[in-house]
Amino acid sequence: MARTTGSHSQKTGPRVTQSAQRLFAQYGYAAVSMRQIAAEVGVQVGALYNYTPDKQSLLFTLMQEHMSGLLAAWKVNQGPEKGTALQGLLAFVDCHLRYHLPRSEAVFIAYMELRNLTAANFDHIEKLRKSYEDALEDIIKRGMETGEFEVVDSKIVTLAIIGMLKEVSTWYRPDGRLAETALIERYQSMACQLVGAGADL
Amino acid sequence: MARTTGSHSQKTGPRVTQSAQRLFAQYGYAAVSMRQIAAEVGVQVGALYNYTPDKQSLLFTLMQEHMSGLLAAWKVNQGPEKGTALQGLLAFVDCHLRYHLPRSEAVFIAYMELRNLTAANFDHIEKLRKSYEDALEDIIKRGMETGEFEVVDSKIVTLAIIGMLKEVSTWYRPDGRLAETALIERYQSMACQLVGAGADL
DNA sequence: CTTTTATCTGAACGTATGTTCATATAGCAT
DNA sequence: ATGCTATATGAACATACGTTCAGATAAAAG
Repeated sequence: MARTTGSHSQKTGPRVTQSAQRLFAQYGYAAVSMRQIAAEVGVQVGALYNYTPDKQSLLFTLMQEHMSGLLAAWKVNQGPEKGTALQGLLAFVDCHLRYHLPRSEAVFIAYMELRNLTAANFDHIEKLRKSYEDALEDIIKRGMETGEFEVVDSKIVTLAIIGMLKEVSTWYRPDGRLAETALIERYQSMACQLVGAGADL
Repeated sequence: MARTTGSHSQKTGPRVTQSAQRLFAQYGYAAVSMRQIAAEVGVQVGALYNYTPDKQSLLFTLMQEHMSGLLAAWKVNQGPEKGTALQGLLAFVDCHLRYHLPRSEAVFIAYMELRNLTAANFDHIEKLRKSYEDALEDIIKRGMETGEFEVVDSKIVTLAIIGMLKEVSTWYRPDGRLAETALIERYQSMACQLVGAGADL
């Protein structure tokens, strides 16, 4: 038998991506076999190679699309005019959490599977990550110049905020104690504290 | 041939552990084979099983010893009397960074390889991690009671501080821009800001 | 209905995996 | 010197891996 009823590329393609994402997030890239992915899609192993040249590309595509989407979300959020540094900081925290919280699997993969990328693929992803963190540091430097923020070391504060935000993805559940909006407000408030901006919300 | 000149259990045992730690940290548990470990030790693969019942135990032992050491370091640091909540917070940050910074490999493994533990081993490690984070939350709650700290949600602030501290291990290098002591002071300062304790150092 | 094309199967490829074990030997105790 | 034991080898086990491909078949195109 071949091509079971109702199976098309348009259906199978996304299923391959989704299954790979779910399994990579749960067990880790190296621990997941192409046969496991095929089984979850409901197809034989060979069929996967109609949708990806190899296993590595499956991982790279997931990470690449996650990071591109993050940067795109930030650019849209930013718009043409930037406003004050404080507004920028609040927007960054808001944007970061709104993008990350509904994407726990992709987030997990993006932070855990970097070392399973080939050298070339790693470089690509690393550039995207760097430019994202630079966006935050730029905001903080701007706030230092305008006097809005009271910060000794922009690099350290940037990393501290990034770390604080990344941690959220390790425990957040949509049905948890805090609603998304309330959670965002608390992290905006803590970010302000870290840059010495008194502004309560 | 067997037992090459000068090779003893006392030498090989630690080498197995160290090689496993290095390789797990660099490539990930699932991506490292017993033969790779053996090659790094300078021994055939069968010999490893004189020192570990299986691969899983190698991982579990590394993680278990790392976490136990961390908790032990904190208990020693604490001593009999606790002092103020602010002192406790400063001590926690200091202790955390002093323990983590020289152990980048073990830290990496402890945070990345949780899902490669068997269910029973995972539960054990998870309890240790939980009790460590609880130690910080206890300090914060105490500071809220004494009025030293101004905090809305002790859980969130605890996680934010933990996240901020964990992030350090992802970029710190002993020969970096900041000396360990200077770095610790900055993170102590930021922790104070997050709990609303004005106290500059 | 017939042809074409996209899609899937099933089997195979060579290689790698974790673990076991009979065998050999180096160094210690006597 | 001799025997004992801890420690290592080297080969083997069954199983799993990523990838390829000839052949089969369902749906689309004519």
